[in-house]
Amino acid sequence: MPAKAPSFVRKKPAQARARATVEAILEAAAHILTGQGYNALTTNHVAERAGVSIGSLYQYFPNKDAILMALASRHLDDIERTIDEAMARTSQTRSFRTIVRSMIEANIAAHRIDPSLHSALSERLPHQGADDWRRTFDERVMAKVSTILQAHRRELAVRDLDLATYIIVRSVEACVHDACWQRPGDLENGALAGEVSDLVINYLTATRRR
Amino acid sequence: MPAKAPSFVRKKPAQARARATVEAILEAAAHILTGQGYNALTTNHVAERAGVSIGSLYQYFPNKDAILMALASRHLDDIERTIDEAMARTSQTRSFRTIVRSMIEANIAAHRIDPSLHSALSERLPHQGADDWRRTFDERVMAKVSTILQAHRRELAVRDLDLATYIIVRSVEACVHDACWQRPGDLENGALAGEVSDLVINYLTATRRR
Amino acid sequence: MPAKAPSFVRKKPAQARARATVEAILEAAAHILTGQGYNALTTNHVAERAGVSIGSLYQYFPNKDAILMALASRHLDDIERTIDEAMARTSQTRSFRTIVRSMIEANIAAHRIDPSLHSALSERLPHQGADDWRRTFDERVMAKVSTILQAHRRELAVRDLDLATYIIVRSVEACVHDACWQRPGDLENGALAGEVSDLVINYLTATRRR
Amino acid sequence: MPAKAPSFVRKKPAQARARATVEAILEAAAHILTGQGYNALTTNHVAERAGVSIGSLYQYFPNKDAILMALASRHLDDIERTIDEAMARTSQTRSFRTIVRSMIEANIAAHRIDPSLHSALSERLPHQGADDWRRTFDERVMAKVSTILQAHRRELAVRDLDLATYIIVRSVEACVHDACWQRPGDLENGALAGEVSDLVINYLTATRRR
DNA sequence: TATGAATGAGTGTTCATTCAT
DNA sequence: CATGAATGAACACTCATTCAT
Repeated sequence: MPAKAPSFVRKKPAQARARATVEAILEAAAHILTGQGYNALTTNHVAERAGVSIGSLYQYFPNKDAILMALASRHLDDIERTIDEAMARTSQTRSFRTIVRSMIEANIAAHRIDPSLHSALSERLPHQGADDWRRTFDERVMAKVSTILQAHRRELAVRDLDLATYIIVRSVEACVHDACWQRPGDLENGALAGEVSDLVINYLTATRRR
Repeated sequence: MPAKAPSFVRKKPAQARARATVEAILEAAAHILTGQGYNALTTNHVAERAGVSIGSLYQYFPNKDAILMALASRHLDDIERTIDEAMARTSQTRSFRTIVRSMIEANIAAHRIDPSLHSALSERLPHQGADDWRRTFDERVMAKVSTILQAHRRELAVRDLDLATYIIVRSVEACVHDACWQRPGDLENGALAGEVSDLVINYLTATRRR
Repeated sequence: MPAKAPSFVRKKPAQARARATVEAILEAAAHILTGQGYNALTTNHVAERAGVSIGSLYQYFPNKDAILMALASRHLDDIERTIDEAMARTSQTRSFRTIVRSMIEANIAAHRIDPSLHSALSERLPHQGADDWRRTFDERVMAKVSTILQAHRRELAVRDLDLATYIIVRSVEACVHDACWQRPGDLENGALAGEVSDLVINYLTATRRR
Repeated sequence: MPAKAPSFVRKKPAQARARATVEAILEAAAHILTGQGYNALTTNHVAERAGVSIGSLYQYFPNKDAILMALASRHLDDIERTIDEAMARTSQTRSFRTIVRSMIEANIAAHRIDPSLHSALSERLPHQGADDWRRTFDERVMAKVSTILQAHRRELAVRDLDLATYIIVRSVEACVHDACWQRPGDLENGALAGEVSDLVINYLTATRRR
């Protein structure tokens, strides 16, 4: 550490080192998870790649699962920040169509953070343990979407706003997530975003003939 | 189209007793997979629950994976049969709206066969090995849907039919699959089917304003 | 079985069939042992290759080891017969040198019967079980050699005839056996037989200078 | 020439405790191998007898075979050192007869290190895997012998020196090795060494009559 | 606090052998 | 007698976790 390091960012040295260790462990776990898959994610392997002894790993994480949780938590925070930023940029005065489009772009941007990690986590996390983890996240996303729909209530042709929210969140997420692997071209060139926008807009605004 | 003869069975059960053993093993595997998850699906555990020795298990399945494969194969066959039957009932003379609705009902019926097993298999299978198993199934489903859309081409307002097929298949599947757990009520009372129908119909037929 | 089969070679049909089964099992065992090695020699594998059910195999052999024993017994009988024949051809009137040479040729002929089987058996058999199997065979061979040396006692320059017998039997056997794999050329063209003859003759007849 | 750094060790024991563990494992393996034979040499059995957990065993040896390899490597090093020492003691100025005798004594000394282990290893090692292990050792031994014979070329009556080397190495080894079990008395009192010396000397130096 | 040696329950799998049909 | 389904002890090996140093 250079002598002139600004003293005001320095925490207690022990804390700084601890943070670095935790960081290294999470980084190693992410690398292994995306590169070699869940089966290769052993605690010893993670510790080795993090350049840390297995003992140290257990000083910071009570068990293997906790590493996965921390990784997921961090990743979800990244995603949420990305979504918030993307939506903040267009939420104020624009048309409903523009807002929907920006929601979808936000979702795509979120998937671009680390698609491999996202996939790997998606497969392992939601369905293990009781604290249902994914539900919490989904609820937060739906709350955001719901707020927007509420604000544009008069333009919409749906009866059950809650159910509609559920349907568009699920559909957008499914299309974008899957397209990362099955249709990366359409995702990149905007074709998918356009179609999914139509899907959502038409669903929400087209008059029902029944 | 039924799946080809399963090459992953070590030895074709000739006697009735043997067939019962295979059946018991698959049943036990399904039970453990849905009840306790993949981590509890050990060969010894399966054998024990099937009331069969571990040796017998390996007489009929070359390895643990083969059990999962056989389970999946059987389940997919069930699903495909269910879909075909559901769609056969309404495919001839009806309106496009009716056909779409019946597609969705078929999907829901397919998910009703054994939702837990479906979920468990979905999480484990697609992503292991090159023979990409789920892709094959998806392609078959998309081919069916595509055929139907082609037949009603003139009623549709979409440009890229292929991409549109992809989007509605993914969206319908995601909503129905997820609703099994998150919105069983709406799934049961038809609300979800109605909304998803609107989603698909409006997407495919509403004129684009841009 | 054709109607005109000569009735005098026919044993009780059951016995003939049993013999054929035993034969098939031994043949299969030999084939697997030489082709794929001892680790591939499983009872199920043997039964399958013999075209016989595993149950039948156990009707004729009490356990796996017994198959190996029977195989070895048969092979040793073949070897002994080969040696006896080879030596009978030259034992009467010839010179000692000729007799020694014929002993060595007999040994080589014995190794030619089935060198792979011989090797495989050599590695597994001698050292398992108390009935020391190889010792018995060696003693028989040494007795034969001893008889010959006795008959030519006057031509020999050795003191301890018993020890000398031991030394030449071990040396000849070791050179011929090993040469099957390490020096097949010299074995085939007679070079090895010539040198080993010299080894034995010079040892037995050269005057000791000490 | 000592064997190269053993690549078959998973992890170089850094602490004293670790070195003791490796030692205990090898000692246990040797004990079981010589006492109960290869079939009893299971990894769990070795670990138990070494007073070490099975996990520890696998921390230092990647697989069962590696234990055997390490054992063999150590034993061969011992043997080679013994031979070199024994021959160094008499190689300079003595007569050919003395040198031959000392070669044989060296071989006997080598077999005295741990005859049981030597036997057990001899039976399992040569014939597994392509790196033909025993061949390498034999070649080194033959090279040593060949050098000596070359130095005394003028005293010898053999044509093909290479073949002669082969024959005496095989014969001496066979007699000494086998005598460990069949003739321990003659081995101990020097009778065998004397006879084998005569065998070799007479073969190499007696004039051929043909 | 960091290290890494040590642990051992548990995993997938094999194979000699038995026995009901 | 023949069959082959069934058995289960045993095997090589893994990996999350602990704890003496």
